[in-house]
Amino acid sequence: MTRGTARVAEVVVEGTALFLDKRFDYVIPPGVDVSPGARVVVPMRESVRSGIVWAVREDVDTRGLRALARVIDRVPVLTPHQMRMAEWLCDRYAATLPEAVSAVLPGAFRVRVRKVVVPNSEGRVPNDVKDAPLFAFVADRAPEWSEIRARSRADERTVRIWLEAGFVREEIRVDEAVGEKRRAYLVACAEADVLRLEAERRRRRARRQAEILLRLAAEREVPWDRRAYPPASVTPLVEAGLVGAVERRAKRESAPPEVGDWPELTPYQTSAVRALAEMARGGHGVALLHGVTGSGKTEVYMHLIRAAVDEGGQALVLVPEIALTPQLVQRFERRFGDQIAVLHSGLSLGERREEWTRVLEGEASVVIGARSAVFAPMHKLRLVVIDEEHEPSYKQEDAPHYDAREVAMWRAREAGALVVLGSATPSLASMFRVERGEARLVSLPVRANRRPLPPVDVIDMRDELRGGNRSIFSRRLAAELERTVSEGMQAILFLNRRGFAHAALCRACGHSMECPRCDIHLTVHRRADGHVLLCHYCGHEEPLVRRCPACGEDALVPYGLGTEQVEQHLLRTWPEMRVLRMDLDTTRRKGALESIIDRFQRGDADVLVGTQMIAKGLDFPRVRLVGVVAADAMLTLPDYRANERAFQLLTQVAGRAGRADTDGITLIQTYQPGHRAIEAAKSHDYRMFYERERESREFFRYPPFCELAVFLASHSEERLARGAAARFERELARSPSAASLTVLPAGPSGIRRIDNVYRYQVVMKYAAWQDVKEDVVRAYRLVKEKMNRLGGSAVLDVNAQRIG
DNA sequence: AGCACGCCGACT
DNA sequence: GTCGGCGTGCTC
Repeated sequence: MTRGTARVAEVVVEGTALFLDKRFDYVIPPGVDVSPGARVVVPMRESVRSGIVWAVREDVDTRGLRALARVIDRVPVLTPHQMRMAEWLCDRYAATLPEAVSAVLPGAFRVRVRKVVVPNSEGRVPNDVKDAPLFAFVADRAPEWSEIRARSRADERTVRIWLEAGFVREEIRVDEAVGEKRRAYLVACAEADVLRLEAERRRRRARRQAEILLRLAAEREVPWDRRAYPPASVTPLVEAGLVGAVERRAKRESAPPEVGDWPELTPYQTSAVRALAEMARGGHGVALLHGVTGSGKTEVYMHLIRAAVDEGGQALVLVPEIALTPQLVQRFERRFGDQIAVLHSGLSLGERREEWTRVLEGEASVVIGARSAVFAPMHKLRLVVIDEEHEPSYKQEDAPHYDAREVAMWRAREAGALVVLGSATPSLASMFRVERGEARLVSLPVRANRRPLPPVDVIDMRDELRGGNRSIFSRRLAAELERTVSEGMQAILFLNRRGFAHAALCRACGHSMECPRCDIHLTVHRRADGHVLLCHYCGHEEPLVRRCPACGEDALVPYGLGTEQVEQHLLRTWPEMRVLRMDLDTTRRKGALESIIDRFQRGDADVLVGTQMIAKGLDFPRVRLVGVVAADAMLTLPDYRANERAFQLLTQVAGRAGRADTDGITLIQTYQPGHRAIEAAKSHDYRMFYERERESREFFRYPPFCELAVFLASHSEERLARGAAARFERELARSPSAASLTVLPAGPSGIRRIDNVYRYQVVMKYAAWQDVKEDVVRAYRLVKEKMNRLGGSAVLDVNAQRIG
């Protein structure tokens, strides 16, 4: 080894294994330029992997270090801020560094790297080698070593000998998930009057050249269409130094915004904007914007965004599931035009990379997107809006298990930006923040149309049964439906359960049809040719027959309502009614959701039947009636947040009624009319609901009075999954943190088996993650390592939003 | 994850 | 004596 110092890159290497949770050191070859945040290819044992340079340092002693194999990016794809964000994810959610990187960097930037063997064009290859079938294989397949080994061990040995002899060589192949869209441009290299003068001189003998010069005199830069401007005309201009031809990322060509569409604010909106704008001027802060449904929160957001952008800042708007809110995106696009970047799962990889790059390069100043958009590469973040902040979709259910609300608050603190949490039904967590003085409450207590919230009436379905009505619609709901439709208005029927029926039950013996691979009953779905039983967890499907497999009686019947059945009942009772259904099954196809929303908005249907996706921020001005067909389905969830969820859903869905200049009404059908979530929704009393729910959470010590973490071990052998959970529990019990932790006994998860994999969990309660994380993570990694070897898996969900 | 190392039981 | 089982350690 030579003396002196060398530059060393600390690289986070891609992969899911636990051992990769650190930085690996590689020598940067002399003359190679690379900076933190850039993607590189590194050798690892026999193979190559991609990675991100995390830091660069000078080192005297580089013995034992290998060198970078290749640099992929000249310009880093991660900003320093994003890299700190990734480190914070590791700390907060027990993620590994590569996991955190994969969350922060979109899949569109992922590369596949491999080492292949190719013939060596430099070397002289003997004829007997050239003629060997193995050599032909190498020549036309450019195989990886594993492919050669798959032929035979002997072939691998042979090729290694060829490598030594220089007949073949190794080559690194880098395949981008998607290439950057590049395009050629012609740019002016002289002042406009010079160009016009030169054009005049060429007007006769070179008309094409003159044309190009005049266009560039006016526009300075144009996309180079080679058919309109052939190289024969361009080249002389380039050589004359008048025009430059460059190739770079294609700029999106989009229509400018239809500005001026800023409706007048109501007094409440005005004072909310004023209060929030003032907070924003003070730098970092957190505000909770509690606005009743239809109060015009979006309008408040847009004024704040405009203020942030006018001051040269950037704004980030998070929405629960952007695919469900095309209306909202359109509204933003109309106001902000191509300053907007939209990020969501419906985009192709190429589109996503394009949008991301526009943000990174500062071309877009407003980013709107779902959960993962919280990692967008903004440099001048001034404002973060989290719309419908109570929605559970902000929590990522798989590794790295982050909560976009928490990430947003961390980012905003770093950047000195304001966070606005908006909701008609704030989460207990956010309301509790207000209580502790960590957030400021701003309210919009009335609707923007100045009309009252729609009255909510609760219908006791037991009375209907006693009164001899066996239909799924109460007499009241039936009457209101008829009236609504006959008056040319629209109705929404809500039921939080897709499919035809919840289960198939035997009327003779009570047997319920179960999935053969999961511990869950099968759901009945309608098909063109009858009913089928479907598992919502593993996809198992079987025909629904009459004969009960347990007792042999012909007594199997669908039991418990689903949206398909509501649709069928509607059509049977009122054949002339035009009905649309919106649930996971009717919106799976790309564009189907937008189409249903459009059709309902245009008035192509009288009734919209749907699951919770109809409750999210949709604005249908002609909806007079909202009917909750069966509220009971959501009251009985086995989760400590069931009440909160039920109240939120009922309030949100009720809020779809009477949004324009008509009075609305909401009817809730239930067998438990006295339930507190229903009573609170009926009286539009968020405060009462909050106080009561807060009290029971405090009494039973649930969030926000503690935090939860869930360890989950999965294995196809039940004893191994159970054993792993038990081991984790024991490790915690004898750890120093035991006193700060409440560990609930290990046991089967809510669904003990999914797709023949058994799942056992351990739930932990604690006051502060910082105090317990070291021991919890140590126990977790210990058991996870073991589980991985045994062919199972283990995950840890920190700050879990649900248990089971 | 994927591979090499190494230490015990059934066999040519 | 050897072949091969899978527990353990390592990857810059």
